[in-house]
Formats: sequence, C-alpha cells, structure tokens
Amino acid sequence: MVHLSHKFSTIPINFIPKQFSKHLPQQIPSQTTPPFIPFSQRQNQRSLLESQLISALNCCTSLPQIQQIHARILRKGFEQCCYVLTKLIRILTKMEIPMDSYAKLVFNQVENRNPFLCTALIRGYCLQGLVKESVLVYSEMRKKSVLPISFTFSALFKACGVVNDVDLGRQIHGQTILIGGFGFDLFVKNSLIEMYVKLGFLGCGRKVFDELPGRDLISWTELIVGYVKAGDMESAGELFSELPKKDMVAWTAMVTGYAQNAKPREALEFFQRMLNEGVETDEVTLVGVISACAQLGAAKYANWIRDIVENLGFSPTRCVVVGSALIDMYSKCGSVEDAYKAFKVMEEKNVFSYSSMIAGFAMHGYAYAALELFHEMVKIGIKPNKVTFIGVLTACSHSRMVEQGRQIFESMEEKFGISPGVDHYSCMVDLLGRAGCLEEALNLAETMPLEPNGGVWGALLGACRTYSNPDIAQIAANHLFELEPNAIGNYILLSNIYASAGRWNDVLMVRKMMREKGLRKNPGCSWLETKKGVIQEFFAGDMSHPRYGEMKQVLEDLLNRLKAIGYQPNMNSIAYDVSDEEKRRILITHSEKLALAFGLLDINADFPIRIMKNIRMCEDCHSFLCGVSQITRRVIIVRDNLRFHHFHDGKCSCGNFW
DNA sequence: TTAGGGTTAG
Repeated sequence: MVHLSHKFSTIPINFIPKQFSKHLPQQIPSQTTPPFIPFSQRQNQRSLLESQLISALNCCTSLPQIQQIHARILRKGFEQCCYVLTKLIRILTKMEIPMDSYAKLVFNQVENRNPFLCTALIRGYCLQGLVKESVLVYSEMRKKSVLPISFTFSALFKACGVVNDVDLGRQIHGQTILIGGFGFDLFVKNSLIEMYVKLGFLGCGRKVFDELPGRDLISWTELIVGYVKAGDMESAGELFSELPKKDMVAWTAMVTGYAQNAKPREALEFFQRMLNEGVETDEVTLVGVISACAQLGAAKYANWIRDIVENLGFSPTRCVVVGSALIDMYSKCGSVEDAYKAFKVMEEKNVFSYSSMIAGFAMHGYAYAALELFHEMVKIGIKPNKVTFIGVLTACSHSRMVEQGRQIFESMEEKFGISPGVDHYSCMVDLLGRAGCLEEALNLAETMPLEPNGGVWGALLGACRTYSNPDIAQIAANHLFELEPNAIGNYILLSNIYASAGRWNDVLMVRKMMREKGLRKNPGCSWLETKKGVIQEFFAGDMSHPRYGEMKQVLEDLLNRLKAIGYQPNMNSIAYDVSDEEKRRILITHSEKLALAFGLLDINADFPIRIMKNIRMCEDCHSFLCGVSQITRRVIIVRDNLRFHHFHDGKCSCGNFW
C-alpha cells in the first residue's frame, strides 16, 4: 500500500491537460499507512471491495457521481485494476462523456492493459465517431501482443461503419482471419455483415453470410435489412421466407422495410400476418405500421392503428418515438387537431416530435403555430436540426412571411451552426417565388453556393405559374429538362404557363418535346373515403361511375348557385387551345369535383368531406371548392401532392396561396 | 456484446 500511495504522488493532477483536469477527482488519497493484514484475508477483502466498486459504478447517473467513485477507486488502490477501470470506461461511454477528456486519462495510467480494457476504450472512441483514435488503440494493443477479443473486432467494424471506411473495414476483416479463429466467431461474423451492409457493400455482406460457417437469426436479419436499405424488397422477402425461425425483430424489419420503401399496403398486410401468427409486437413494430398509415393518408387507417396502439398500451404520453410517428400520421391523414393532441400529451418531447409537429402545422397552413412552436423548442433548449428548418421555412413560404423566412434562414448558420443544404435553398427560392419576387428567386438559384437541384428550379417554375411569367419559366424549365428529363410535371407546368399567356406555339413545342420523349400525361386522380370507410377513386373526365348521373346533377346545381354569387369558371386553368364550351366541360369533370359530388351525396352533413389528390389543384377547382364550402356550409379537406387545404365558410386555410 | 424505429422541399 505504501508503494501504491507513492505511485499516486507521481501522477499528480497537474500533469493532466488543464481543460480536462476538471473531470478527474480532486481528492488526493490518504497517505496514512494501514494496519497489517494477512495476505489471504487481504485477497478476500480486495475482491469484496472490487465488487463493491463495480456495483457503485453501475449506480452512477452523473459525472460527479462517477468522479466520487473514481476517487474511491484510487483511494482503495485499484488504479491498476483493469476489471474495475473497464467498467469505469464503459460507464463514461454510456454517459457520452468525451473519451479524450477522461477515459483516455484513466487508460493511460494503467501499465499492463488487458484486452477488455483496450476494447472498452476502442468501443468508446468508436461510438463517439473517433475512429482514428480507436484504430490507434488497436495497433497499440497489437504491438504489445495483447490478443483481441470478439468484442474488439465488433467495435472496430462498427467504427468503420460510422466513418464510411470500407478499406479499413476490409483490412480488419483480413486480420480476423489471420488472428486465430475469429473468422469463425459468430459475433464477429455478424458485426462484419452489419458493417458491409451499412456501407452499401451488400454483395460482400452476402458473401460473408454464405461462406463463413454458422449463422443465426441475427445474421439473417442483418442481411434482410441490407436488402431493405437497398430498396430490394423482393430479395428481402425471399430471405425472410427462407428464415427457419422468425422472431419479432425479423418480422418488424419486413414491416418497416415495406413502409420505408413506399409500399404501405404491403407493410399493413405483413403486419396483419404477424398478428395472425401470434407474434408479439412492440413499439418499433408499431412505428413502422404508423408510418405506413401516414403514407396512405386515410383517416380510416389512422383510427385503426390508434386503437391498436392504445390497446397495446403504447400511448404517445409515454413513448416519444410512437408519439412522433403519430403526430406525423395524423397530420398526413388530415387531422392536425389530433396531431396536436398527441403532441400535447407527450411527457417527453424531442427534436423529432417538435419537427413533426412544425411540419404538420406547415402542411395545413398554420404558419404562426409552426413558428411559435419553433421558438418554443429553441427556448426550452431543444436544438433544431436540418429537418426542423425545412418545416419552418415551408411554413413561412406558404404564408408569404418573407422577412421571417429570411431571418430564420440566416440564423441557421449564425445561431444554430447548421449550414443550409440544397433543400433549404429550395425553400428560400420557393418563399421568394411565392411572394412574387421572381427576379430575386432566380438570382438566388443562380448564385447559391451549392449546385441547384430539381427542387430549386421546380420551386421557381411553380412560382412562374402563379405569377404568369413565361420568360423566367423557360430558364427554370431548361434546367429541369436537363436534371429530370423524364419528369412529366415540369413539361405540363411549362405548357400551362405558355397557355395562360396565350403562347400557343410554345405550347405546341412543349407538347412535341413530350411526344418525342414518349412521355404521357399523368391523369388527375382523386380519392375519397366514403361513409363506409371504402376508398373510392375518381379520374378526371371519367363519366363511368355508377352514380355519375346524380353526381352530374349535384355539380350542375352547385355551378348555378355559385354563378349566382359571382363565381365564373377559370378558363386559364385549361392548357388546351379548345372552345370555351369544351373548357367548361373539362373543368366540371376534374377529379376533385367528381369526388366532391360523390362526397356530398354519400357523407353525412356533420362530417367533413376528405379528398386526396395526386397532383396540384387547379385555380378553378380551388375557387369552386371555396364557394361550395360557403353555400353548403360543409367542411372540405383536400390533400394534394404537397399539402392540405381546409375549405370552410368560403375560405381556404392556404389563403388562396398554394 | 451483435439484428428492427419517428420528422424533409418544387
């Protein structure tokens, strides 16, 4: 003990770099000589102390607590004990305390490091994204002939995944084969598959899976997720069906996979199968299903999953991830009120919950609510991320709040240290464009520090349509035709802009381009959720519906009543050079009008009529629906390809600005 | 100690 005390005095606190020394215990161990105790008794005492220190470390929840126990470790003479110090480093890792500021100092004080201690530091560095440092520790341990353990490789592979370094991963993969037997370790094998999958080298992952002996449920699931992430649901499905014994995680990987790959119906089918087979579900499964329901956008599915979530006891109150998913779902299913209710009851809120709610408000045209929430989150110390700003800027954009938008855009870098990405520039071009500042929007697109993408030029083209500016439209469209040669919407927009300016020759030129490329117009389509919860589909100009006669009657009746209060069909919404009579006929059979007519016939007056639409609503339909909400006193909610419109009492929540 | 999770613009 005297010796140990002596050693303490040779590692004075002031040897530690100043900025880190605050982390280490300030208490210098006592130098008094303890009474003599026989050796065997000392050993027993030591192992008792050891387990006491370990349990004390396990109970730590804050840095000061750790420092207190660390002081005890030093006082009791355990500053060279790998077992105890490994635990200390693991706790520091768990609490996300920078490795360089504390764990490394602890590590450096140990002379004979065992594999566990080295691995704890490697893992700590790797989880903090400091791969170079973790590799250095690994080389050091190899130099000193400390044999790695499976966990060492697992940590290193994870690190390679974090920093996207497949070459390093391959090198370490080679080492697992060279250093006796690790190539056959299932734990190492699984980490290896995980790394290759994460880095997008699915083939290598598959090779490891096929060639190395032994595989377990985790190996299978890892590979399934690899296919899911690559968007190959077919291969994922094949592998899943070959999987001899499937557990909740494997099932969930499939459900979530379908949801993530824009196949919401398949996701729900899979979930139903999972329930039928009696597989347990947890909050992760539910999040996948909720996300699928959000994509379907129908209140029917929202209510269905709400009941399931409640019955399983996963309310938004207690589970922040389920809560955030629900906020998104309710917003996308047309009920921003339900979204806000879920948001309100959440006990824990994070950047996801706030961002989802902000995006929800923005989507429904509640710009002030979105901004208020943004300021609230900043005030209570939740740091916004890139996605948050997309929501906030969209809210400003859809409500013509140019100055606020500008200020927030500027604050991104200055105040929050987030450099704006292409998408944020795209929001700004949209903001300026929608407000009618087309020149400024064009200027921003042309001078922005990043390469503008389709989003940027598309926003500008959309604004040119609103403000009928064929000249700037042409510039934006030329960029778009290069970036997205097959996106039909751009050609249609440009042709509409030319049509409303009466430039019929240019319209023909755009039509010719479309013909040459073999592009065909995506027909306008609307969906309506009927009284019975069935989703009905309506195509523009389609007169084959069994109740078309009644629907036509409803529409004509509405048209006459609307004309009496000053409505006139907006012929500019038709980009064909045809007679006014023909234009009127085309207008009255736009898909949302057909859906509306059916909704008025089918849905009780107390309920809103909810319509979904695949493309942007035309000006005529928009003013028609405003008028209908006034004369019928009905609430009509339309979700177009971008956002929601709530028509009520002759007004729309978008303020005629969409 | 290893597998499945929520928010994104025209």
